[in-house]
Amino acid sequence: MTTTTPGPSASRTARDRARLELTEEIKAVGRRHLAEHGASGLSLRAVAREVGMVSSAVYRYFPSRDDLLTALIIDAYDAVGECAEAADAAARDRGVAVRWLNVCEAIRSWALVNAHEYALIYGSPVPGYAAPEATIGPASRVPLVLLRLLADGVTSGEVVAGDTPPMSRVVRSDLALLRRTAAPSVPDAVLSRAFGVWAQLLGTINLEMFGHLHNTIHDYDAFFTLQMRRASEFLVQAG
Amino acid sequence: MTTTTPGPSASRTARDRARLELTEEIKAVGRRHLAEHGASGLSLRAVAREVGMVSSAVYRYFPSRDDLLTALIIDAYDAVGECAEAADAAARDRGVAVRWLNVCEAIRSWALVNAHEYALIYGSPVPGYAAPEATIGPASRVPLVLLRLLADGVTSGEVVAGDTPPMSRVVRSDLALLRRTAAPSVPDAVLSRAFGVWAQLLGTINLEMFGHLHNTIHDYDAFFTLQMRRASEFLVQAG
DNA sequence: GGTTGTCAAGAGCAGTGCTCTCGAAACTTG
DNA sequence: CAAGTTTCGAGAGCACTGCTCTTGACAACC
Repeated sequence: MTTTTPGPSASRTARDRARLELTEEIKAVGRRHLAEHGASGLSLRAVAREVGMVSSAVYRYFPSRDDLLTALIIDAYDAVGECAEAADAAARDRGVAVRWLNVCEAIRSWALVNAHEYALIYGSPVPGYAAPEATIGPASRVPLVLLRLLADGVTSGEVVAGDTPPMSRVVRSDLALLRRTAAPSVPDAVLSRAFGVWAQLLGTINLEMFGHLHNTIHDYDAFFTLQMRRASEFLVQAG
Repeated sequence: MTTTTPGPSASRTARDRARLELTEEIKAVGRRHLAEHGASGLSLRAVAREVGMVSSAVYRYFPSRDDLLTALIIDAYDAVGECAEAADAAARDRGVAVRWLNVCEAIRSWALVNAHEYALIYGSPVPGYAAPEATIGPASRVPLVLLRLLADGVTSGEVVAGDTPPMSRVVRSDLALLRRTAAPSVPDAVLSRAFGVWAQLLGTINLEMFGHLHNTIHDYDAFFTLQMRRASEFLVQAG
């Protein structure tokens, strides 16, 4: 078999294939450990044990524990991003407010199922950890859904600009850059509201998931929907 | 000296005093280590080394590392709570919106200075950690500031109820309990908005502190003020 | 004075991230 | 095909962690 490989075309040698497979297996086991014991409970030695090799061998694939964690963080961003994109697409023919509400519910559902991965990307970062460049792409997927949605709403006339609050020159240029990059013709007032709604989404999920609503709110589902419905109405129409 | 102690009235013996002092010293060193290396970098052994005793001796004062962490968490809640109360008191003669804006700015400032402690209480909880009963009191101080402020605004007529959004029976009873406990005569519509504003405050600080605005927002101060100003206007007047 | 309770210290266990070396296997090149 | 090179897994080892148990000394009480 290996003697008749089609040459250096597809992932080259058997060794390269084995390397890719093992990298994936390590990541898979790591993801399971992460889901079960949390980020700080992710032990390279334990993962190695389960994969069936000695700990030092894992370092051939991930140069440090943090690098394994980074790979899992990227996967998590991609998972929640794909989730948000799917939720938006599923309601593409509805109004902007409904689409955003759908995205909110999808993100929360994902967070509830993958609690530790959510905490990993939207909770406090691990202590000495600085997010490498490779994460910013996947991390942008969810915000991009929101921006695309707003751009649609502006062209369709669904989103009302309303009064533009006074803002500093620097903030105005930040918003201008954002508009140029990802949200053509979305006015500053709407972009500013979008940040508020985005912060409120993450804040509400955090309140629930990190226990700050304990003994206060009991019907989490209804509470979240209530909050996000108000927020998405606020998003499309200035108060 | 110790022979003429006034008897078993004030903290009894010299040993008890030494115990209290050492407990405080351990906590102080722990707080410094926490601020410097983060929660997961809080090493009981390192703290012991710096206090000048062997690690096992520390266990006489805190039965486990998590117990030391709990003590620090309570202190952090108290610190930010006191900070919020002071900010509210400093603007007591201003309007409700200004008072809340003041509280928001104060909490953010505290978070920027005490980043790791903020992450400890408002970021993702440490993995296996379940907040013990003793934390719920101090944790309530900031929300109580918001609720008291709203109660003031309702009696003074500053806060407009607006339309009450439809909500489930359970959520209504949650809000009723909250009203009975800490915010007399604040209507459901206002309480519901308060959760939104509270979530938005924490969400905005989290976005900034956990790096999600990197390369997007550059003037963090102005951005935060912009967002919170809108939020506090929204709080007092229904959209 | 003798008893009792408290305390710091030390040794030790099981676990961690990470580094280094070594031999064997797989691949590349002459 | 054979020699040389790269890659890989295994093992030992270092410095560290949280935590437990035992030992000996000191202070507090009867």
